[in-house]
Amino acid sequence: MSIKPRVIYWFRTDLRLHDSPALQAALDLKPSVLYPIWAWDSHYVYHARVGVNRWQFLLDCMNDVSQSITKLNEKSRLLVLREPAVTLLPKLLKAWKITHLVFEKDTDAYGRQRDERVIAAAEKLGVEVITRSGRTLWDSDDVVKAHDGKPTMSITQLQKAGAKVGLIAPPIDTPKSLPDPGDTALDIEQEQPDSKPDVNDKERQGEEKSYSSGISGPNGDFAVPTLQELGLKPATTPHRGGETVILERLERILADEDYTATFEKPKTSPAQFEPQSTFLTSPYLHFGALSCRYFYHRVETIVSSRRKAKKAVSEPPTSLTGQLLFRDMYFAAQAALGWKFGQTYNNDHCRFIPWHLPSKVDTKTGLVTGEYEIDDQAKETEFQRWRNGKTGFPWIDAIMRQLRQEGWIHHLARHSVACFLTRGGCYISWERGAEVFEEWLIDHEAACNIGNWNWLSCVSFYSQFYRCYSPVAFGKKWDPEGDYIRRYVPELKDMPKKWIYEPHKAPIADQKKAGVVIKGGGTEEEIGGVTAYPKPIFDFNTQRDICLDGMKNAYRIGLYGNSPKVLDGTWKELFADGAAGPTEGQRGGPGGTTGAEDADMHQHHDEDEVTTPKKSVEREKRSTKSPAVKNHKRERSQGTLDGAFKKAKG
DNA sequence: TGTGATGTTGCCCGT
DNA sequence: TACGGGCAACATCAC
Repeated sequence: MSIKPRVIYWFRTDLRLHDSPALQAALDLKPSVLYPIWAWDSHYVYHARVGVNRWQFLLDCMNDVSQSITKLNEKSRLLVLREPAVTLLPKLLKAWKITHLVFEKDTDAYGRQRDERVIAAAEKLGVEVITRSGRTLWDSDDVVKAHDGKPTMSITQLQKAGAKVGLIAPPIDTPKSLPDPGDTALDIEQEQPDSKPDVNDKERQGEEKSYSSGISGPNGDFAVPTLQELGLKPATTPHRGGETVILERLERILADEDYTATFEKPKTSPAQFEPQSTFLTSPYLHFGALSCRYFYHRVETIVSSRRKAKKAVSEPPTSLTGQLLFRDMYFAAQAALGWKFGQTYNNDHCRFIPWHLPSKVDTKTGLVTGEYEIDDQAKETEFQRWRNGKTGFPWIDAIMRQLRQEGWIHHLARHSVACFLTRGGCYISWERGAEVFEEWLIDHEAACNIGNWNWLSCVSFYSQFYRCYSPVAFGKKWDPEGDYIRRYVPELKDMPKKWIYEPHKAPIADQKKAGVVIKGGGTEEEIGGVTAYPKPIFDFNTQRDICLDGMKNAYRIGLYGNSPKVLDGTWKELFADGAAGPTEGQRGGPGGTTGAEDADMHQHHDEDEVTTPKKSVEREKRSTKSPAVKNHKRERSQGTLDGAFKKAKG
């Protein structure tokens, strides 16, 4: 005699009904009842950096999937239970007499830990747990296994490992019907999670009430929460989530066969807006409203039929499918490295560069604490001005403001601002930048975000640090008129094209005509009754030289996050040659610069002051070898590394 | 312990 | 206007 299965389907980052291997596994059980639930996770509410725009996108996806469930069974909908899964599920499994718990596998470091605890608790209660990989093209753990347990560090590696794992699973149809949910009456005690520290507190305008009205929410109906319930400010993004939205948009993308089959990412513009140059599928992929395998196969079908017809097609890595391969590469890298993927300290795949504003480390756990050292107050100011879109470089500021406002920026725009914050400008830790993106991006995916910051800062995946994005030239290439800047930096909307990328060079008369004064550090909106836009935080060309010297030196020294000298803090001895970074004086702790309270070491300088380049020993030697170099610098405005080294060989 | 090609997307100049 | 060379230089991989 077998008991009819009573199943909980636990939704997580798979907010869709189509092509869901885990949901299919649940339905294959032929359950007598199926409870579609969401366990409200306090980690996401309080401890992960989640801005209001991503909250709204998540709630959109939840509402949409709930409505889709109801369309298949009018008695059913998404049941949102206000308690974290780890404490909630053991009680729930008992209360609802559950036989099977089914969910999609999560290879994020946090997700894995949470799921291990849930699985252990469920199995102790005799509940069968079924998980399926569904977030990536291939199961990331399988990819790692096929790659000898190592993280995949290039697309070729991913493709080779993927081929060993097997074919990318074909898509699964949306179910035609869903079982009834069982009785939702609940008589269990709610355990309220610890809300401290609440890193998202600054996003709130009211009281955070995620857990205060009980497990079933303020109306006792397990409804999807509102931003209000979370005490959050209204969202500012125009982008809305949901499986329905993206499936419709996907058809529009695929209907344009030329676009789909010849897509090349580097040829899409970071400066285009309304509409953007790409179709913005990333946040839907993140929340699982769109299946990456479904997307992949639909594109592949079009591409292969065109290939047969001998029509032009693009290929990975720049093609649409190539973009999905990169996503899998980062997921498999994270699956192999776990928590340390997200930090420099103790990370054997992350180069150690003595960045400014390094993360504080808890040497007991080996993990970063979420705080950072302010090794130099001027660098903290630069960081805040970068974050707030007030660097005085309009291209950078426009991108950062679009990010904050809309929660999405083009991939190349991410490159530009990431390079600028780290190796090609401020020389500030990539971990600071990754945190800002984590908070503001609606498509924030830990694996991809960390991977891309690693890439751009040249600590991992990529090493051609001499390829440096100019905050002036790169934007101009895409948008010579400066329309993108005018849109997101309205202070400069009337600035002539000639000065739009470098308004501090505009004559006072032109500034006056444009109704803006280029002055100050971005703290004042108006100066003398005129709209103000800040002066640049530094002279870019000078700063780029400092960065290049620093990178060259750090590469030469060749430390990684797990090098003994990084772990014990003695790394600083190796950086006595004046390379950029917080390496001077006697400071230097594990992974960073503990002991920064030594006030004498803080060289506070005026915001408008231009820093003098510190040449490394190596660099000096090369310069003296060819004195002609000094008189052969290019125009400061457009300079690249070429200028400084031109003819150095001959 | 070589050599040359390749690597998702630099910039500038010359043709 | 699109493309290739030069710039100085990184890691990895096939040979």
